Amino acid sequence: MENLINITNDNIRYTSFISFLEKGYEGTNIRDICMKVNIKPSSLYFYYKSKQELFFSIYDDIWNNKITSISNNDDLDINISPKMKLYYIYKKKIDFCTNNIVYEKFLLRYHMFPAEEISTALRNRFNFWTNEENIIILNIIDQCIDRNLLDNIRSSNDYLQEYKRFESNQIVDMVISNIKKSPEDLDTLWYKFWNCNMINMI
Amino acid sequence: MENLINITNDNIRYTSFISFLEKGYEGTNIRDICMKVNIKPSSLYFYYKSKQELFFSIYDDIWNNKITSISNNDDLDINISPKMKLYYIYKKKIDFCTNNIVYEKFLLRYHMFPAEEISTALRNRFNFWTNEENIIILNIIDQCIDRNLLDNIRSSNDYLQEYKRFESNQIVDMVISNIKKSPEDLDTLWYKFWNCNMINMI
DNA sequence: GTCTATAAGAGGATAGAC
DNA sequence: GTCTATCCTCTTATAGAC
Repeated sequence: MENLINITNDNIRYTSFISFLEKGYEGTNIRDICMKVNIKPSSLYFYYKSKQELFFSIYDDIWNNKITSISNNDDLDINISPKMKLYYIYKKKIDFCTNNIVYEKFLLRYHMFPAEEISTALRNRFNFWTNEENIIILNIIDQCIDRNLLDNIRSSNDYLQEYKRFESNQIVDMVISNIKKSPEDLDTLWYKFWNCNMINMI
Repeated sequence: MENLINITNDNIRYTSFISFLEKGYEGTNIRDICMKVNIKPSSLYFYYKSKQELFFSIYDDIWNNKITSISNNDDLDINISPKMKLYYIYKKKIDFCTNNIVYEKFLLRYHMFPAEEISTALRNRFNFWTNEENIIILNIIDQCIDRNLLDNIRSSNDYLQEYKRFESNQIVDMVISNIKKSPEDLDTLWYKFWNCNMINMI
């Protein structure tokens, strides 16, 4: 009995995710979702009290997965170079992106073009989650500066922005072109990024 | 008399553009536009026979402006280095982007997340316009290869993709962060791009 | 938990008067 | 060209039976 409930709910969530991803918030409608899940609209409202609640339930889930996959990071505990720590973070994030490109596309869509009805709530949640990430990265950058791996002429926040831009570019690139990058590509990109944008070797 | 007509039409177009930009296609509704323009919905249908026609009229206009601003390029006629030609193209495109960031945001929105109802027509138009651009750039890249400014180990199409990625990254960056780049920033970025990604100096 | 039935309203679009 | 009036469809959401 309880199993059946979950199957229905899982179907709702999966179908809704696809629709929110491809059609956007306004383009998604409850009727279509219910038809695909093979239930009546009134049944969906047993699980979620509104379209908004359904949406944010999915949105928060994705962020949760993403953050977990990054912070579940044993590499950061052992005593390796902070430069390598940053590299591992980068690899983990792009790995997540590679394996979950649709989730990144989902997040990017609602970050760049939030539907009016949910824009305030979206902004709040987005700021909360990205702040969580920034704290981790800033900490590592500070370590790099302390050990002279990065020049202290630039501020740690400056380096953070540089790193975020680098990462964001690649994620957007993957979302737009839908091409997965090989580990070798990632290494090359990282090498160029570090030498050209972080330590200004060129 | 004819002047009044244009004022109404201009108001419709401007108001619609803002709405399509910020609320998307599905999120935009004729009633709201008409209320802002201070006309009745039936009046709008005197100028445009449907929501789609209104949208594409605006969409094509933006591409037209963009292409015109690039191809209106006297620099390409005189006999300068093809490397400099590419640089000028890049500067013109980013200049256009800087001065018309909302237009780039509009194009990016409908490129990345086309509304279902208009997706086929959008794809066709997008392919047409980008193809126009690609022809110009490929021609210059070929000149670079001919003069050994670029290594012929990589194909011209390979270089084209590299250039497009570089350009796209910056445009997306500006759209997301809403920060305009100074001419000095652009030069630095170009310098790094050319040396790191085109001629592989690092 | 899932259904039928339906409320309540928003949306695109048209007919026809002025 | 702009209006009034209206059609018809689609949408979220609820009441209440089973």
